[in-house]
Order: sequence, then structure tokens, then C-alpha cells
Amino acid sequence: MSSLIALLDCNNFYASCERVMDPKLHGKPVVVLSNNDGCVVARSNEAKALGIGMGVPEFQIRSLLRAHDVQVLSSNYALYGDMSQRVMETLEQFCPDLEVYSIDEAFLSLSGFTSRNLSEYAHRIRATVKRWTGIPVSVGIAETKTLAKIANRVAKRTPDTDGVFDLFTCSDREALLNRIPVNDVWGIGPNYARFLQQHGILTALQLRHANDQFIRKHMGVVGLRLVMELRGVSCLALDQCPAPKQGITCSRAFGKPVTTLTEMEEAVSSYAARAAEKLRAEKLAVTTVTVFLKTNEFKDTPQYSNTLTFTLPVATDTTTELIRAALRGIQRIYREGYLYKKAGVMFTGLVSANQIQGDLFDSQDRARSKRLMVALDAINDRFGADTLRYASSGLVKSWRTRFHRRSPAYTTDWKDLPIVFTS
DNA sequence: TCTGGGGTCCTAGGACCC
DNA sequence: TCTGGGGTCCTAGGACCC
Repeated sequence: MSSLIALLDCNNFYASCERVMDPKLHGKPVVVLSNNDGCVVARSNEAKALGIGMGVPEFQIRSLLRAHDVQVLSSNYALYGDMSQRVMETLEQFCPDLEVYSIDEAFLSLSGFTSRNLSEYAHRIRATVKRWTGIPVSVGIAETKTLAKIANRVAKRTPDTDGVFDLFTCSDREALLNRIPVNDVWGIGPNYARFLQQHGILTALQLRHANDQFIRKHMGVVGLRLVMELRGVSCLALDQCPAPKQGITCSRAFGKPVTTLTEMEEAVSSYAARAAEKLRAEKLAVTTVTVFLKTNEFKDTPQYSNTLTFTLPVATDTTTELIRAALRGIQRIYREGYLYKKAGVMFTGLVSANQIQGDLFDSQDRARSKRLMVALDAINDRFGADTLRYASSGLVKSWRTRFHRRSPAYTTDWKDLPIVFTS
């Protein structure tokens, strides 16, 4: 008996979260925008039906949005993170062998459930998630992750499946796979799709029957694994305890172009502080810091971008040191005379915070820094992000990312708690 | 005017060593 | 007289994901 996997995926996740908290959004087209209210990152079914594409810049569809009274919201990541946790906790009650794959998806191992009617079980999971969290989900079942992804797509797009599709027991798999465009296969992005189409491979079925050597040569071992998975040979195991993070990044596009070193320093200082918070939340310390900046590639103005990576003498998780390091870096690559659009700070070479190796010439008082960071995080956690912050991050922050249409902090701020009236 | 952010994995090529 | 080869580590870049 081969193993079976279910992929559970929340429908239109960000838009669905907004609807849970604001029922007025039901039945209306809803879109959620990325940082800076730049691009569409989530769409309700009604918005999809209007032809609004994923990733489209908001300014390009502004008249369409207005004409159809589309409800437009900025991203509210605190809300989505909370809702995600509720969904995952619900799933765990049904199936403890699960891999949380992303904010809105989980793979479930159904190997121990083969005596059941799996479709029926999936319908029960789906109904329970809806009842407990308000989030609609779809479930795809198959022998491998890649096939489960395809099954999930069928469940989402075929109304009479009622949100659950079992590809394993499907009688006409070949015909079904032949209706899946190759660019819809998990792991086939724009580049591979174009390449495969040029070689006459247009569907998931054709990719499944592709020549192994050909795939190995042009798409590497990743491509070969993908093809094997399409054939029902599991190559991507369920990963219940994800590997520790390899890097932590904080980067943002500016709300308006940055033209002075002072503003750039403020931004980079804020990003370093934010990345340092994430670092401590994961109980990690960093040895390698990368800073980068770039101008707006969509514009016809002079272009410049640069990146600098350097290694710290001693691994650290202290905001003060990391800001200082990031500022030294950005000062070296900053050039006058450009309109900067984006900058960022990346931490790599992460080590566990409790095994920091000191060095002979280390002059920092580590115990003192540690106490300071614990206090800083506790205050910001209690009273809200940025209650305490470093002066180098600036006060005015005219470069800051814009969120003009953010919904309230329903789940993370008492004053935004939703109020329910009953009659 | 206006085009996101945060990740992972793999590969090729250079530096270095023995 | 006539320029080795293999292993390891690191980095940059490319592909993909949500």
C-alpha cells in the first residue's frame, strides 16, 4: 500500500480572513494588496470573476475596481498569522502527522487512515475548519505531494467536487492530467514552462511521460524529482519538523523615493532592528550580515544597485550591534544622486543564541546587552511594536511603507476587537 | 503618482589544498 | 623539455514557492 497525502489549502486566504472579521464583505468582490498597497495578492472569487489577476499592480486596475465597487484592503499580516494558527490547530486534531507548508496550506499524511472513506473524512475536516474558523478550504488527495497539489486545484475549480477531490481513486487520471496545463504543475515556473512548451510538453500528462535524461539535463535533479512525483513515486517526504531557518530578511520598498543618506540610514536602521527582533524570537544569533539598496527598475531614471556582505567577529542578536554593523555597510555602498526605491538587511550564518562563541578581543558586555534586549522585546510585545525604538531609525520616517486601507487589528489589539451584536 | 516580501534549493565556477 | 587531478569550501546566480 503506497502512502497517501492530502493537501489542504485555504481558499483566497487573505480575502477570506478579512471576511471572517467583517461580514459586510460577503458576496462582494474583495482584493487584498501587498505592501505599499502595490499589487494584488489575494482575490475573492467575485474579484477573480472580474478578471483581476494575481500580482497585478493596483494602479493599473483602478478604474475597474471603482466600476465594480471592489472592496480594496491593505495587507493585515497580524490577522492572517493568527487565523492561520487557528486553522492549523484545528487540522492537528484530525491528523497529527501534518506539515505546515505555508501560511494557508498543510500536507496531511493519511497513511494511517486507509480503512476509512478518505473523501468523507476530508469533507468532515473541511466542514469543521469552516465552522471553527470561518475559513473555507479545499482538499486534494493523492500518493505524492505534487499530485495532491493537482488534486487540490481540481477541488478548487470544479464546483461539484464540493471542495474535496481524491485523485488516487479517480478512474480517469490520464485524461485529467492531460487537461492540466504544464505551467500549473507545482515547481514549473515561467521559465521551465516556456522551455517545456517549446519542446512540445504542454500538459501534466506529457511531463509525466517525458524522457528522464532530457529532464535531468535541462531541469536538474529538482525537475527529475518532480516528474517522478507525477508518476506517483514519492520523492518529497512529509516534513513535520522543518529545518531551522537559514536566513532572516527585512526589506521594504519605500513609500516615496529616498534621496539622502540620512533617510537611507534611518530605513536601514529600522530594518536591522526589525530583523533583530525576528532573530531573537527564533532564539538565533547571526554571523553574516548583508545590506543592499536599489533604485526603481520600472523607471527611466539612472539605475544603481549594490549589495555588501560581511562577517561579524562574534555572532550576536543585539539590536545595537546589528544596527551599527548595517549602517557601516550601507554607508559604504550608498552613492549620492539616485532615487532609491528599496533597501534591505539580511542575516545569514545563523547559530543558536545560547552557543555564541566569544572571541579574545570581544569588548561587549554581553550579559548587559542581553538584559537590555529582553526588556526591549517585552515592552514592545506588551505595548505594541515600535513603542521603544532606536533614535537612528528616525522619527518622521517619510520613506515608510504605505498601508492606506488596512483593516483593524482585530486579533492583536484590544481596542480593535470586533463587536458582535445579537438580537 | 502608482509595480511586495520572505523564503528554499541547486548548480557552476573559482580558490585553495594536497 | 614541455604544465595533474581530485576533493572541499564558498559564493553568485538562477530557478522556484507562497
